[in-house]
Amino acid sequence: MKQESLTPKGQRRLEELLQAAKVVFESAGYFDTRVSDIVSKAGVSHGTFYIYFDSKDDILRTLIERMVDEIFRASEIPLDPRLSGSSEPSASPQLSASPQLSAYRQLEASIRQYMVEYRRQAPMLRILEQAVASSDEFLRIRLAIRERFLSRVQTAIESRQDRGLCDPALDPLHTAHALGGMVDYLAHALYVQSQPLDEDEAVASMTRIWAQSVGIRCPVEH
Amino acid sequence: MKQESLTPKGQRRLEELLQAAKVVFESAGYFDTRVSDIVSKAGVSHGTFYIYFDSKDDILRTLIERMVDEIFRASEIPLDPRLSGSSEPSASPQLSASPQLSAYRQLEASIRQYMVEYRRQAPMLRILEQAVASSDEFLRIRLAIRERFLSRVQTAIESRQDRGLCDPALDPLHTAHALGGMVDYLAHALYVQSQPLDEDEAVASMTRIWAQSVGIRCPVEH
Amino acid sequence: MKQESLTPKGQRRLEELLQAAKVVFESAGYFDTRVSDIVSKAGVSHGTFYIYFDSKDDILRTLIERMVDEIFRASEIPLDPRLSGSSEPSASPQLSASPQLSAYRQLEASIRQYMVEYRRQAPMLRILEQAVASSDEFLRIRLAIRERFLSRVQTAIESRQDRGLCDPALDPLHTAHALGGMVDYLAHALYVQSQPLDEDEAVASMTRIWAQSVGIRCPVEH
Amino acid sequence: MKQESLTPKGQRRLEELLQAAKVVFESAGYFDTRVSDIVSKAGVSHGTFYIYFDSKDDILRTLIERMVDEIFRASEIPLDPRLSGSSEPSASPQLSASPQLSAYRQLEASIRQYMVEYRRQAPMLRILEQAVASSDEFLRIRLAIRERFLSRVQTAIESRQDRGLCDPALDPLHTAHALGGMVDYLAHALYVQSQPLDEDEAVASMTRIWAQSVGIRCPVEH
DNA sequence: AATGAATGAGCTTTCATTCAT
DNA sequence: CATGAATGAAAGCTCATTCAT
Repeated sequence: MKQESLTPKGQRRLEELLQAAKVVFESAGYFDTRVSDIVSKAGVSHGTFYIYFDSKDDILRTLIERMVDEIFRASEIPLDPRLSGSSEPSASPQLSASPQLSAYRQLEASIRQYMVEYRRQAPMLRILEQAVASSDEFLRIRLAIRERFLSRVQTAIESRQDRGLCDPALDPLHTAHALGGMVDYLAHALYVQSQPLDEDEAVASMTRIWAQSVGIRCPVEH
Repeated sequence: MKQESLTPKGQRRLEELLQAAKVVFESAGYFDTRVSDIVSKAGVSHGTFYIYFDSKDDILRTLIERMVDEIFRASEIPLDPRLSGSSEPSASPQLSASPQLSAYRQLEASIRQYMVEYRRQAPMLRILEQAVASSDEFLRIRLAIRERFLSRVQTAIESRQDRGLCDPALDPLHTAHALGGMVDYLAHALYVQSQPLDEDEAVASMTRIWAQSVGIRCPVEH
Repeated sequence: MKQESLTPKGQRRLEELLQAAKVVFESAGYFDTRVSDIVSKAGVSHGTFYIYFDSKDDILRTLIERMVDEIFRASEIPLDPRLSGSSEPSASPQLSASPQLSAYRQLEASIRQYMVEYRRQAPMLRILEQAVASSDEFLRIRLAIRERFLSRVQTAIESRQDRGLCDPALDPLHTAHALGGMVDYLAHALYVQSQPLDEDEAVASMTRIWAQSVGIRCPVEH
Repeated sequence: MKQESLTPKGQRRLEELLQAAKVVFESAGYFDTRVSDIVSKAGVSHGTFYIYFDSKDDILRTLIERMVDEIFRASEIPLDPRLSGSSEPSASPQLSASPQLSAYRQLEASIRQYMVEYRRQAPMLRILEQAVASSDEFLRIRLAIRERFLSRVQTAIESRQDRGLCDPALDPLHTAHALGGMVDYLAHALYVQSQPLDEDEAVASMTRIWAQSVGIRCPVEH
């Protein structure tokens, strides 16, 4: 984005351009999106585009930054307290009776949340991936997104090790990359590559794998 | 490739072009590789290029097909269990005495093999990924590579279930994608994205996760 | 300039714009000066610029007209013969006793004055020259400046011929262009092209050449 | 120019483009010349232009280099031996009778030669001047042309001083710039600015001025 | 008197592919 | 088999100027 100080009219134009760009990028893909597609969609002239953005990559960067904000804002919303057994020490009698189960459900909810958010942002994530292939700038953005997710996973594993809940021989860094990568890979397979898999089954399988790896007891199947 | 019937001289030319293209693609990347770079590297004219290949994508497709052949030829070499353990360099009496341990080592060897092969082919896999971003044709190639790997994983899981060695409640399809994806993701992180991870640690972590998920007993740490 | 009748506030704005334009033109050159540079320097909007000036060339024309006024105002200040000699700092009895020497010193003073004024205006003269290359309007301005100088030289030569002080065979028009051009060329070389020459030496050499051509006796060197 | 090795066909194309560019530049001027004007004049496509040249400036540079070669090749052709009294010591009785006259005629011939060559190259010199205004690269070319001429003048003056033929108090550097500049200025005035002056008169006036400055005796007027 | 968003014509340059030789 | 000159569509970007507010 070129300018910070914009009149309300300018603000509107900027949003119109971003909206038009999002639609065009998502339907045409990164490489086949032309500035002229964006401006004709937004109903403005070429020159207008360059008042607000420096280039095609610049408007995409702005869109992606907004997406990243959304992703992380979403991940900061606390999960349903009844499933979150760590910070809220046993609110109800049922839950305190099986803390292990609670941890499992919480893990499942986290994985599902990642999948749901990925699904929601899939169109732009697909564009980001295309852009990565042609510009290091976007590669850095993608790595930053993953890093933020993976370091959280790593911290969680270390915390379990500290509390004696899982094998201290586990390498937190590589395990985090393995488990986090697994989730990222499947989300990508489902929502970007549209592979014929089922979200619920995928979440269930991944939760089971993840739980066993970090010593969370699986609930008994009936 | 345009022609199958080539004179020996033609064969040589074709190989020269493929070799030149490989070098140029790997150093410049898919998008910044120009036909003129390839032909000048090969020391031939533009026209000659089009005698042997239909297009820039055609020569890349040929290179990738060769790489795919190599990958699968490598994976078809049966693993010698006695050689596949890295930390246990020789066949020991215990090995045959504990088939569970042997399964663990064999799993580890398979994962390592995947990593090693990925590492070997990383430069072209990076190009393939870039090409995927701009052409569905290459997307199909990449999916086919993964599919072949994942279906093997799925079959292995089903086989263990049949033999009663692992939980029959496990969904083989999604578990295969999760575990296979995990390996693919980490291989990509290490060798294409050059992330600061350690191959041995990565293999160890993934093997442990994978083993626990499919009911292979882990060797006891001393 | 668009308007003659301006409020005091308008007068100030106009001067601010002219000042900003001068700074921008002189530092960026004619071709790389953008209207947006001028207005942002002056702290006004694009629209305001066009209240005061018709175009980018219009504001430059105004600046150059002011410069031309300055140049000719400076050249109209009569030279005080007693002050015009650089190496002879004071009025001496001989001076009045030898009118030939006086003529030489006066000529020298005139040439020096031209050089000094050129030096003072060099930044804008450089811009004028750039503008000449792209617009006949500015060519006419430059020719007019030279013409005014050269016709004065021509008149001086004719006057000397009338008084029998120099060769009547001399063609006043072409001699004026030759001598005047010589001065103009050297001033340009020194102050626009920044060639490594010395102002005093240049003035001395030109004065000698000019004097000999129009029959002014050179002072004897000791 | 991009390539050195060209087929005869390529050579022809290159010449066609240069010829077309010369015509277009000379009629439209530097700033209003578009690559598309050049290619349509040459009857080739845009792409063809960029096979032979990198840019508009590149083809102009080539044209100017050729002009510079021509100018200096022309100045190396010895003047008519009958007028050249220095290297050919008095070939004919008439000339040996008045060596001073011979020097005057030789000087006149040199000045005329400069004027004639300038006249011949005036259209391109005009373009060069326009290009100078917008690019330092061309400024350097123009300064180099002048430098080559002026240093020759300086050497000639020093030679006369050594032979005791002119005032040793004369500063050769500044005198050379003054006299050479005078010639350059008038040539420019006549042939680039098309001022209403007469070549013969100009040459006569400049020769007289120059001769007097460096101690060459003027022939008596009849 | 001032604003600043909007215009839009127009230019340069790239490069995969073709085809006459 | 080989050459390499030629193509030409297509896209990004600039900036002086206008005009509704």
